[in-house]
Amino acid sequence: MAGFRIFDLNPEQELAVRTTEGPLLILAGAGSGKTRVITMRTAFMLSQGIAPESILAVTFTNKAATEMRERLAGLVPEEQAKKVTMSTFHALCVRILRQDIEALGYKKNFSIYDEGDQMGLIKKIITRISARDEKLDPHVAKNAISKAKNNGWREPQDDKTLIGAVFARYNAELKTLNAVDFDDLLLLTVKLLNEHPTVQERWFRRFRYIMVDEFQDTNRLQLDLVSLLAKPHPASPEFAGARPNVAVVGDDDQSIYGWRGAEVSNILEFEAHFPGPTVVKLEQNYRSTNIILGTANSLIKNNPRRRPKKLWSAKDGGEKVKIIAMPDDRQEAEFITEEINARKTAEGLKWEDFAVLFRMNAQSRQVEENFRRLRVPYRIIGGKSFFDRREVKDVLAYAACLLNVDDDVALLRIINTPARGISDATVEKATEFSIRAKTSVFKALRDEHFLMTLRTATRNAIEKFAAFLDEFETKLHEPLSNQPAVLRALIEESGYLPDLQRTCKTPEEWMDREKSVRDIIGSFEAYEGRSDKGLQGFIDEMMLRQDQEEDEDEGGGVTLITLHASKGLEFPHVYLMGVEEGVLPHDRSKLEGTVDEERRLLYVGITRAQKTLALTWCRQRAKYGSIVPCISSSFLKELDPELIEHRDVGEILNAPVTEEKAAAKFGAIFDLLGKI
DNA sequence: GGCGAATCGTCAACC
DNA sequence: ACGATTCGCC
Repeated sequence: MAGFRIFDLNPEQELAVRTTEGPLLILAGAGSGKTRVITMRTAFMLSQGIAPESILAVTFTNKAATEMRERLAGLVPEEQAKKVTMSTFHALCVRILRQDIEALGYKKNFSIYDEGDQMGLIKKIITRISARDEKLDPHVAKNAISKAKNNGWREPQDDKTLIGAVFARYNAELKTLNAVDFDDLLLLTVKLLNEHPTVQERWFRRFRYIMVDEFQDTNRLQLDLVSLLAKPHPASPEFAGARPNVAVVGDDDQSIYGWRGAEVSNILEFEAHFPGPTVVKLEQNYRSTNIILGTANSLIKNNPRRRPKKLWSAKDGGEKVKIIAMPDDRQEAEFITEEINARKTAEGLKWEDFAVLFRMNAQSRQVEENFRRLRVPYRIIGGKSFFDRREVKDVLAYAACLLNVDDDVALLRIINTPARGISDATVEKATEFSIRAKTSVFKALRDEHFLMTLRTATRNAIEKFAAFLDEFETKLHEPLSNQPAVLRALIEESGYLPDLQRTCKTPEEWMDREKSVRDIIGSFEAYEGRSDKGLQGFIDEMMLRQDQEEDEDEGGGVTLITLHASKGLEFPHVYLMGVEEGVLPHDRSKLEGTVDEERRLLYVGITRAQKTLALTWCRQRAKYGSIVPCISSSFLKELDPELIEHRDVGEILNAPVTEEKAAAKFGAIFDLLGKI
């Protein structure tokens, strides 16, 4: 590795790369080459002889982690790149907990509950314990629980209130089920490292060099976790006085996760947590034209409480930013998709050069439909579409049952899917019994006392089902078992597929759903090829990957993405839709007093664009099925008018067809013909 | 105990 | 406008 050289870095970037020891704070403006600095720094550390196993890079999204891993693979031998740990906070926690959670009284095969599972459990608890006239919105309860956990509380403040009682009960039941929710992943890891010095010391020794990306988005627990991993245990003489090797990268202007508990103070007061850091400011933007950057700057300067910075770009010229008024959301989607289709040909671009950004996932639907109609390839990032599908959840629930029979949520999902003679009434009885006996539903199904209360037919059905699960559980855990084959056989023999087919209304729907069942087993096979963590590891990855799962066309296509998920990415040509009062800033942000964060969100969107940027808004929009009038976002008034060009599509549609437009249309047709 | 039809509530963002 | 839930009927 002696041959590694640092190339093409500006002096600030180089300082960041070369500072490997002690705390390091990198204030990286949008597009300032942050990912490049992180990967280069990692490569540099390796060239200095630092062991790859001792390097940990934490990001927020799987996407960012993957990109970083790929970029590093381009700089150093694959052997080394593979040994560096690059993961999201949550994935890191799963890894730590899978190894050491027994110290907290859980079993290692704990299940991870996503928001859907969480909601199901909360709803059940609310109906179970609330008095008949008391009403508690499960959403409210869920948010309160999440907030409490993120603040590091473990016990309810008082369980006299209904919400406190629900919280206490929820936590108790999760533990009985040997399950943890997303917030627990962080909370329990922090608890584990805090309360068990030997465990802490092992992980501290393991990761001697830590990097955290998007540090402005860390919450209190995440900061605690970083501190616990980076700082030696006070009772450890060996490392007494050692400075933590912690490098954090972030930009307060891109802090957009306040709603998730992110505390900008973590980055603004970094010095308080890690004294005496080297501070590096990256202010040269390599991504966008000065027009786009100027537009972004004119917006963000309206925010109070920022770290002063002066972002600049060497890229002059380029097109003005377009603000386009649309009659309604339907035509907005049509306009964007057709213009992308036309520009691809007219300007000789690739589909991957374009991205459509939006505030809410729901906005993507009409765009998708139009792209499908035009046969334009696209990929949706985020949006839980794949993972949210009934059949995917069902298959994963079957798998989860094999791994943890006490996982009630998974068990109840599939206990009578397909119908196998275990009715809702029976399930209800089993659940009641399990609560009284403080055990899981599966154990209740195996309990003699419980079975005696049932009719023979029901009892037989239960015994058959339990034996069925046992059989596959045994097969799964046999040494050298082919786990994907076991999963396939489980689904096959459960009779799930014919039942799924029966519930499909059209042959297309059946083909589609059957394909996603095949896809998920296929991804497990692929996973087995690259990992040795088996079904457990695969399920973990699926649970933590609400994002992506790209559709088969690996070529990519136009990117459809939420503003939140777009952070860290860049595209030559960006369309940002729905820039209306009520959408961006979102209505709720006004009630909550978080309009500044919405402004940062728009700032993030604008700074994704390299060459051209169009912002669209609609005069009316369909909401909940009915049409409501809209006005343009107040943020648009803050943008520097010198850099903006206004258009109104109402006028364009009525205007005669220009030669250029006709040419573009022809171009699109030729393009289509060329494909056939 | 299972199934289809009406009705209800939802659309803020992520791991 | 859509998907989940509930209700009523077989």
